[in-house]
Amino acid sequence: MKKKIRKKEILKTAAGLFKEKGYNAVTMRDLAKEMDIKAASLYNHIDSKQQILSELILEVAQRFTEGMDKIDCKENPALEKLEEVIEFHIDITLSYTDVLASLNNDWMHLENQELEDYLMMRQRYEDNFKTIIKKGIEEGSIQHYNEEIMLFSILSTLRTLYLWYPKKEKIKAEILKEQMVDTLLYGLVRRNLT
Amino acid sequence: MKKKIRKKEILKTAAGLFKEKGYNAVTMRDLAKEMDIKAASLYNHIDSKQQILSELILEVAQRFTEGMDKIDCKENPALEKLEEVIEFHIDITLSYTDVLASLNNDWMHLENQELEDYLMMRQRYEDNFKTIIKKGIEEGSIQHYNEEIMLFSILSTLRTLYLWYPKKEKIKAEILKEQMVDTLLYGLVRRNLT
DNA sequence: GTCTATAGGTCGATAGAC
DNA sequence: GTCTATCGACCTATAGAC
Repeated sequence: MKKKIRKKEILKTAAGLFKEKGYNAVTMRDLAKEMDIKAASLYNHIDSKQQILSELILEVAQRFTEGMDKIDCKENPALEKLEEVIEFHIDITLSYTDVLASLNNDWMHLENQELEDYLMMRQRYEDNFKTIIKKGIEEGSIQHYNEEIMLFSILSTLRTLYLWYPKKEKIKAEILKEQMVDTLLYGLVRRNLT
Repeated sequence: MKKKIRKKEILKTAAGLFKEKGYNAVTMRDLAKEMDIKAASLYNHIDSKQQILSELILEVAQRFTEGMDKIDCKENPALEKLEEVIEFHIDITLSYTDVLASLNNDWMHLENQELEDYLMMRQRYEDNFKTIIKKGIEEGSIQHYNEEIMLFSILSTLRTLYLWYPKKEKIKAEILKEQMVDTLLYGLVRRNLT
């Protein structure tokens, strides 16, 4: 089972490089050098460069799908679900920072079944997210704006968090979650309650 | 001057391909095929593949810098400036949709002076944006949250608009601007004003 | 499980004919 | 201004020794 450990190391190292330069700009020689072996030796642990990419992406995509389903099947008010989803998305981002770069930027280099699977999971995540927002509008807790615009403005922030957060480690995860939820749901502008 | 027209066509076509597959995955042969000529013929109009990238990116980066400076030097309340910046950012995105993909994802493939110039302009844009938010906090119009979090949550949405808007052409530009400003600044949640 | 050597292909770019 | 032909570099992946 030692082989699996080595494989995990390769996947992790690859994720870091993919984040830095993008999938196509990272060569097997780059990856091998980072692991302190020769490129040919990598193939004892993995089948191809593409396999690395698809294993990285599909694992995280599955986590997203599962987490969203779990939140969505509970019978809470939409606003509560929305907060939960945002916090969940932040949690995953903090655990899989590097992989999220590939998930966002390199998914188009997947092929065949893997590409289909990814696209399906991504669509499902978005659809669930949108349904929650729609429900919130019905329940009267969410503004009557175009729901696509609201979905996009939340999701785009969550999806690029992987780029920004590693550079701001002074901000603690708990503060990030709290203030991100507030900022995304309630906006920047101070409200006059008097 | 016909040569310049052809060059513009090449740049435009390249931007579209770079958006689709990323800089490194697009070959000069791909680009030539899209232009209905042979790859060697491209070199009558451009010096290198990298030159295409840097001309695309630096032009738009300059537009961003200029526009931001223009808004920032006026003496308006911070909240007004913030609205103007958001609308300006949306305007550029609609004019240079394809190039924004490279600006966001392929800038790391720039080299030397071009890379430095890009990074400097990007930093300057962010700094100006942050200063406006800080001013808003001082003026009492913006929440006392961490300004980095607020900056990021606005900027991340604006920066990925290029990916989303082309798929949603049913949404008119005017509505987009209006609702995007509201969503980013005032949030999704309906406020109780009674 | 890592190595050297290399196959077989594609890349960016150039030379020179038309 | 476009073409054909091609160079030298680099790519992913394999074969086979140790």
